[in-house]
Amino acid sequence: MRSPDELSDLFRASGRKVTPQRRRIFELLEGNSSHPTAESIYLELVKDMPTVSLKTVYMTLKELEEMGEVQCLDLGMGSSRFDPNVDGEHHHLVCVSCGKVRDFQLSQNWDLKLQVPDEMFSVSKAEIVFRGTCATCRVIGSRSVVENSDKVHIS
Amino acid sequence: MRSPDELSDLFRASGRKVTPQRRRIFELLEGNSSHPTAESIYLELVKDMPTVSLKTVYMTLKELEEMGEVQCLDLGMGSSRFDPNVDGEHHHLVCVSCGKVRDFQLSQNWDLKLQVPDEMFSVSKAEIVFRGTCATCRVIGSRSVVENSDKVHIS
DNA sequence: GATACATTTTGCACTAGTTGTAAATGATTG
DNA sequence: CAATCATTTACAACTAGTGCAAAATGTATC
Repeated sequence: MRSPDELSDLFRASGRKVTPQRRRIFELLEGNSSHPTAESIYLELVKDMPTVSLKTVYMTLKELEEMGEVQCLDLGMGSSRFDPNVDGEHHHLVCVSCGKVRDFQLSQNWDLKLQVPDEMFSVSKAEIVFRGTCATCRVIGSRSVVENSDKVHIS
Repeated sequence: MRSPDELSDLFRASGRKVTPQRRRIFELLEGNSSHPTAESIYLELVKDMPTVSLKTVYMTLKELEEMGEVQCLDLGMGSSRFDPNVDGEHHHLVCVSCGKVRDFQLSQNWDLKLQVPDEMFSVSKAEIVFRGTCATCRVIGSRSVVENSDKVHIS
């Protein structure tokens, strides 16, 4: 994702307005590798702007997604996660214990798209989701049940 | 997924009861490669059992999932898809035009799990989602806009 | 800096998908 | 065939996200 300044210019250049809400959302996303939900961005946002609405967050994220500045991830955890890392192709590690999501780059240079015969299906995007347990949760799990802020209900 | 008969035995063996509703759901899933939603299974089910509830479908699917007899897929299309194919590791082709989902086997023998260093993250499952356009939709798309029963809203 | 106007924000109602509750039903076992 | 306890059902509730319209506010232009 571009910097808040660059995004502001881009927005204005395309006839969009740069409101304080949007500006702040840009800032909250910049360099954010926590794969936040719309809700979690909203919770940060209300700290500064008590009257902001969740709808605004959703709208801004959708625009950023349409502009290719963020990626919307559906990892089957109830709500969409947003990833400002869109420059390099990467994959995701999803911890089934704490729910944390982490970017992951393949070390081997596999071109996944080439796996699918083009006559059969024209691939525009191929992404791997690795599910498992992160290092932190493995340690915690081996000791005792500990409350984790990001804890997710695994049914 | 096992056959309805085998599933019935398994259910009984684990103290569960085999109701006509469950039995019919087993049958509807057997060999079903359409990756149905709970809703679409329900719609088939009501044809035979007019008073069946959607809740029953969800509950039975959840049990089958817990028993490892079906896989629940969250592909970011609003609702979960269920896949009775759990015997071989396979991946999914998701058509962004018509919403159809199709199983796909890698021809190359890549072990995705080995890509992630175990100290970093302990992978229990790795799945690739290929998004793009299926052969049918490509042809349709090159002609004109045609109504497709599985059409999905792409925003 | 003031003006005009389209864009945005907000609050609220609403949808879709899914789950919780509790009473009624019914499969299984002895 | 009766007792037991899982299951089903209807319905309400919940979560994530969207549609709507009035009010507010950036931005280009003067």
